[in-house]
Amino acid sequence: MTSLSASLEDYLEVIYTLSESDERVARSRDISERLDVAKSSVTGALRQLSDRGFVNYKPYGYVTLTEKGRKSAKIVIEKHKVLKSFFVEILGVDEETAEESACRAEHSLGEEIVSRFIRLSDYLCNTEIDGVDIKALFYKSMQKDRE
Amino acid sequence: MTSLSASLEDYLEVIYTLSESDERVARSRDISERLDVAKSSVTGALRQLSDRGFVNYKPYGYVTLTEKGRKSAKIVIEKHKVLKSFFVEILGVDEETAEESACRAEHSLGEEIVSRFIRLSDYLCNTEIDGVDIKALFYKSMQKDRE
DNA sequence: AAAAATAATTAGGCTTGACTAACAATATTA
DNA sequence: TAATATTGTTAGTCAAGCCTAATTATTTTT
Repeated sequence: MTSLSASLEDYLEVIYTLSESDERVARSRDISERLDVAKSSVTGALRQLSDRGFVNYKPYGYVTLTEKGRKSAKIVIEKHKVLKSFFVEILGVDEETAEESACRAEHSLGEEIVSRFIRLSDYLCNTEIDGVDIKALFYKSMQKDRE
Repeated sequence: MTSLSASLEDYLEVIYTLSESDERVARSRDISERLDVAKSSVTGALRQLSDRGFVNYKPYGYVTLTEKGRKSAKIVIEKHKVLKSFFVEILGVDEETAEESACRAEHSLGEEIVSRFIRLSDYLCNTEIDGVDIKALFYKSMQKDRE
């Protein structure tokens, strides 16, 4: 059970998101659009994901995630969310940079590290010094440095 | 001036390290050994790095970094160091996981984010509550959760 | 239901980054 | 210095992921 490449994880992520959308189903066309990739590349990726049991896929049919696929997709999406919000909320990075960085880092950091980011984030938001949370204090100290 | 691939950054990193070592020079053999890659792969990578002005390289000669190469290598190595130490010191991850994660994340996080990791780390180590630094308090709170 | 439009697949290529095996250059040592 | 060992390069292959162009399915429209 070798792990997925960054590229295949991206496909899973998009398929999951599309499956949660109004249409409840992911079409090849939409995946191609979201990932800004040729439709033929999607076909190739779907075949791989299907061979490895992450998606249900028959040529010309709709694409759905298997239980295994859904599980993997959820993990990647969770990592993305956590990292992005850490970058924005704690590090004070702008949205766009945070988004791009999260997109890349989500494939290189394991679940353990990501879960510790959550804890740290929670800790910084919930621990107060003189009635102000640490996150805010750190944020201020960064602002100061800018001057 | 397109940016280097993760793989080429790894080569630069190793060349820099070898150049700083006793020998003061990076040989193809050593690079191959450090990266656990075939010697022929090293030749290919060196040609690319040379074409793009990162290393001085003539077949059968020693390899040295150009100013440009040294600069890039330093940045990657700094990122590695910062990330690893954040993972170990702040997040409390074990050495090995931290090392592996840093190796991968160093290629996906930009200088801005990395510099903010430094600041956060400094802040957590230097700000005290009742005479104990925040880092230590966070560390304790994590231990507690384990029980 | 036939024609036109849209969507998906196949076929064939390119690039990156690795590999092995064979060969060439350089170093070492007897 | 000649033989051997080591190191480096070339040549050719492979897999992953992407591409375009051509083809095949499916849907929509008339």
